[in-house]
Amino acid sequence: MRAKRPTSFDIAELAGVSQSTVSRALRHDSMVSEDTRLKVEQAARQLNYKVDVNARNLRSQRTNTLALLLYEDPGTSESLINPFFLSILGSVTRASAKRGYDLLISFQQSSADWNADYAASKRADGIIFLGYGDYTAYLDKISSLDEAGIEYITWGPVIPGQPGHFIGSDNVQGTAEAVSHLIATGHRDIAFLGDISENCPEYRDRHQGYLKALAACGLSADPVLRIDSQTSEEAGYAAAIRLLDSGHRFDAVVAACDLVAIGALHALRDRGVSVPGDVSVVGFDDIQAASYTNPPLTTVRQDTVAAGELLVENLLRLMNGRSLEQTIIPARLVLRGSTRRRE
Amino acid sequence: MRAKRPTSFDIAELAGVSQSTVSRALRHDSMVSEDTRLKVEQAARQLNYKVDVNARNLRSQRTNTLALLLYEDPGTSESLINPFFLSILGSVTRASAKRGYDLLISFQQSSADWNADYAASKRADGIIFLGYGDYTAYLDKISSLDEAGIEYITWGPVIPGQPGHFIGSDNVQGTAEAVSHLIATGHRDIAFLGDISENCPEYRDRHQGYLKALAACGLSADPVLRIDSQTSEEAGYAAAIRLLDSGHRFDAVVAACDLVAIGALHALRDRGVSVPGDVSVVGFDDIQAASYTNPPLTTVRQDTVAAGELLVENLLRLMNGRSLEQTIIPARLVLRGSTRRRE
DNA sequence: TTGTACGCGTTATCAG
DNA sequence: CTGATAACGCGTACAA
Repeated sequence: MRAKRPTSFDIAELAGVSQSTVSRALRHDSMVSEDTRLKVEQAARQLNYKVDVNARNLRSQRTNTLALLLYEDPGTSESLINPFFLSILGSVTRASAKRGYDLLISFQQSSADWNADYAASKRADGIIFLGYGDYTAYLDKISSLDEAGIEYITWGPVIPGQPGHFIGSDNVQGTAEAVSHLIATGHRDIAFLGDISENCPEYRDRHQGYLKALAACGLSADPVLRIDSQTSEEAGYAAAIRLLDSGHRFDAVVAACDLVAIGALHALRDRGVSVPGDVSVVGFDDIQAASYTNPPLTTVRQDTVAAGELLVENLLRLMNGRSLEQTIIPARLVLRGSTRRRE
Repeated sequence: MRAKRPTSFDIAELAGVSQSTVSRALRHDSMVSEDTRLKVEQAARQLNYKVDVNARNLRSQRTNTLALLLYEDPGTSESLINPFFLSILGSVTRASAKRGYDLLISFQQSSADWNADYAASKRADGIIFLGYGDYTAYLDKISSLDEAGIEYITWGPVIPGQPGHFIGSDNVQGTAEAVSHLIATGHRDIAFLGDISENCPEYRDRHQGYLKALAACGLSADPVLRIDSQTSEEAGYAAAIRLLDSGHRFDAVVAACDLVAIGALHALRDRGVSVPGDVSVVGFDDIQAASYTNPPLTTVRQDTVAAGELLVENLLRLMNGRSLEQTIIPARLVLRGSTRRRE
């Protein structure tokens, strides 16, 4: 037998004013005398009143809520989420809370999900896509959002002329920096592990950075040193094994992301190849585990705190009708034990 | 200039039926002829209609949403979240999506937050607390929830006679198993690193498991081998240093959680103590990084997938008015390289 | 500055 | 099985 939730009418009665006055007083912005405001607040406290957000949202046509949609690669194992995304998720949560927005989250298996049309069903005022999964599905999604006048922003590759608003790390520069460093420290046969198809534009950018750094030093990329790999430790392991089995010489491995790099690390060890003795290994992301591998992984760090802040900040800017500049977050090479100078 | 969102009236007109019929047809549960249902669905698709959840929630007085509140230790650094919690978070997200519930998340700095009264303001039908922060604040919180008739469930120590509904790992058994193993493999002077005050009942339980296992073998715990530590790598590092500086002999370290264990691992290495050569180290949680430390960390694994499933499952059970049995998830010792037999 | 009256888009109730 | 009608609780013109 629980008490009925108090409504604004209840507190209006208690405070001896009209319901509309209660509403105004509580929102703290409209014209209402200091005196009645205090009376209302007192009554509200007394009855432990909380506005019903559903009624408020229905009336005001906004929700004060952002949705964070995580699209996972189809290749990802069901149970595990790329820790890099979890890290951004944490940062986005903090950033939106700081600005007074609630955050709704959902992990979507790449296929479009009718249920989860967060904005269309007015669950959220804006959407943050963490990765966009299949590109064509993404295009569908955003065109329907555009029609509905819903704001959204996507974490991913920042490519000129892309539809939608993107924020992402400077994948080209990051990997280029890593590869330049490898070249400067005497490496010549540098392999690249990762999927560079249209499905993974970020990895494709990283590969471009790799090519660019090689070209800048007058080196050319040997295509046999480029091995496909999905985004998981197991896939990275398998890719490194394939590289080893190909029999081609290499003195460094650049992975599209840390999970792949860690898998490669294990494969090399299992095959008796010393890291960094025989081969240097570089990752991308700087997930927590990267500091703990043996040897610790040299990698390109993505700034997840900045990522969360910028995603939320810029989404709100869009929601306020303002325009967005291209935003690219610099990525920074972090040197650890998995790389060393070659003679 | 964006088109107006279609309402159920619009689709009623298009389908040539009444608005109430539309509502019924779309909800798929009430009595409505196959024939009109198809007409309605067709019209809905054509206009790209989505129900307005705010209107729906206001009318039906339920939100189909769960809230996940993460209370962080005050000691936690601002930017970093314990990866173990992120792991549960991922699992809860999946579990609630599977059951058709949206998930609202929020990280709260221990202090009570007026704004974030998720259930009271009808943002969510039920609440999952991930850790409960300060215990007295927790008691306040739940008593107000009880009054309001809102269901909630808490991840934490499962202690008989506790107010509220808890789900958690078997902390006593888990650590006891680890310590028994240490004893069976020849360890005698086993240190415990962690805060066992009222603030951390889970760590306190783990410490109980430690004492229990020692007692079962007729050993007594030397209080000088119990060192306080907050929940972070840095704190674990500092705690291990203090232990070393105390000059007391020890051949194993049991940490209250993996972060602390990893910190201890680093401290020992920095001081030239070999792990597992001189000292064995055991953690608790099995976060991803634990597999990658050097040496890999022996630890007690908490099953985060089961945790997420059980939290959601049992919360829904409560929401359906059913009762709950105590639920404790077994924790399992995972042997890795940071422990070894002593002669 | 305050009160009145109405509508936001559904779901629930009650007839037919 | 279907249609009319009344809420759900709040925000906001408009009038006082």
